[in-house]
Amino acid sequence: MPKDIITLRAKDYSQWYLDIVRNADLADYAEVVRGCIVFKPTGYAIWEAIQRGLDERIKETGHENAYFPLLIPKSFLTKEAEHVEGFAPEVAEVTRVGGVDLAEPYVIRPTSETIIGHFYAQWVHSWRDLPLLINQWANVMRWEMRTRPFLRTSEFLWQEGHTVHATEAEAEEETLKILNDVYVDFLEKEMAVPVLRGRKTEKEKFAGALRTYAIEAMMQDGRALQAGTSHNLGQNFARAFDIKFTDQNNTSQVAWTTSWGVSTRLIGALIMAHSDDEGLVLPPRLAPKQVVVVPIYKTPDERVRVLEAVDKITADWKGRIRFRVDDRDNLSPGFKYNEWELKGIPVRVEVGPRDVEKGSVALARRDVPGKAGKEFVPQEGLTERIEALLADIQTSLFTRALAFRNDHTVEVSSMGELKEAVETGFARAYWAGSREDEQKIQDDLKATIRVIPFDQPEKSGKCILTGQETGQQVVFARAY
RNA sequence: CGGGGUGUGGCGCAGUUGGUAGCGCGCUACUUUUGGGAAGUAGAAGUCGCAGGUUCAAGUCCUGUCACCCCGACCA
Repeated sequence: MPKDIITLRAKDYSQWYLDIVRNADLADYAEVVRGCIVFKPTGYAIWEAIQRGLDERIKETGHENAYFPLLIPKSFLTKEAEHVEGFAPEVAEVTRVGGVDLAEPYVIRPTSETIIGHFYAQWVHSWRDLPLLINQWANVMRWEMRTRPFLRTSEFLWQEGHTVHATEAEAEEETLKILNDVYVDFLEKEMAVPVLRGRKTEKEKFAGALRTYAIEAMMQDGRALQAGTSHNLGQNFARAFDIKFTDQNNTSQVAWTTSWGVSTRLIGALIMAHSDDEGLVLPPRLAPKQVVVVPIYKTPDERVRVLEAVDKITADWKGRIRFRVDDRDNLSPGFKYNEWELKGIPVRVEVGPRDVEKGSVALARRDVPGKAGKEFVPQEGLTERIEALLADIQTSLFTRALAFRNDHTVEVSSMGELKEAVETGFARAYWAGSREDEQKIQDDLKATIRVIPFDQPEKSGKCILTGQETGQQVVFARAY
């Protein structure tokens, strides 16, 4: 009989999310530090898997990793007007050291455009120095008013790319390449999370950017989660920090910069996209452990025979399948089944005395919870069968998430329809409104324009608010 | 920043008109168990968030304070 330790999604989605985080042993509240969490080993292992997948792609697209200081002179932040306005409310400052006031306070980085800009100005002199393509893995701090584990914490971990280019076109190409070849590719292939890609409106763009592109994922409550952003900063930061270079004609030019990032929020996306009322569901490609083997025995003699069989079964898994044998003696098999379901291990293999006798195992897939996802299969060919099953789970998680998004996305042509649609999901609408109009809709419906999608309709239509004919569609949703 | 809530063994909670702290889970040992969250027996574990105050006596009443959590507006 299952203990009801996880609140049902349908009952209270937010509480369900918190229950998953806690019960899957991903994180603890830091408690003594407001809005911060402790990444427990299980949660951190997921972050490491995310880092691996992203780092690989970041390097494949020509970038190198570097590291800049955590503290930034406060004056740096004020050099770009929009930027300081955007971040000022949430930056923490270091004003004293050893009981003595500092001449100039430092801020704890909320993002690193400014301090990196400072150094880039020193590094970039010639067109031959460009493009400069650097990524940083770091922690940042934003003192947000409202926090939630992984989705929004005072301190979070992320990668932030910062690049410098000779032309606007190159900067734009970089911005889009990161969005498509790094972020979309990673989320859809590794995390099995389908995303919408597009441009942010003026209201929603990054403080100080020329243009912001973003990917948006749909969570199981129909709300949007901004999963990654890529900014074309134009020449705003280059001007503020004096990043200039001499071109082929010996003329001084202001450079073009970009920045882009994804954070530990992706762990939240992962949880909310796939998990169910039984617990966490991890996509096999990202799961720190893909298979758990549960040996079952009563007598010492059975124990020996079963563990021998387990050794034989898993002999050729090394290097092919990430697995763990759960041979803890003090827990019953039933307890282990539930615990591993809670923790989201994609596949479970059970080996008992009957299996040793019959040359079989029980094979259970996490994406079909409970006994429904379990079948008895021969030990022969098991490795290949599991590999195929892992691939199948990966695909079906993506397909399921995509189908969910499609089912919860509607094209709307009136404000009434929009209001209804954002209750349960995404709404596509023609839009020619102003920034103020957008704010008004946010005030009324709690929904924002998540993205102006890249894929736009052939025909034009009437703006949902103003009635004006426009070729532009946008996607509205409530967001995390 | 607005609204609400909570601080009591590791976790979740109870604690009546004030009388010196209890329950469930977990933990430790042993025994019997183990194919969908096992049971018995015996143990260990709490300056009741903090600081004042009232009182013979405070987890309980009063004042102050701190912290955290949840909901909302703002943000990766």
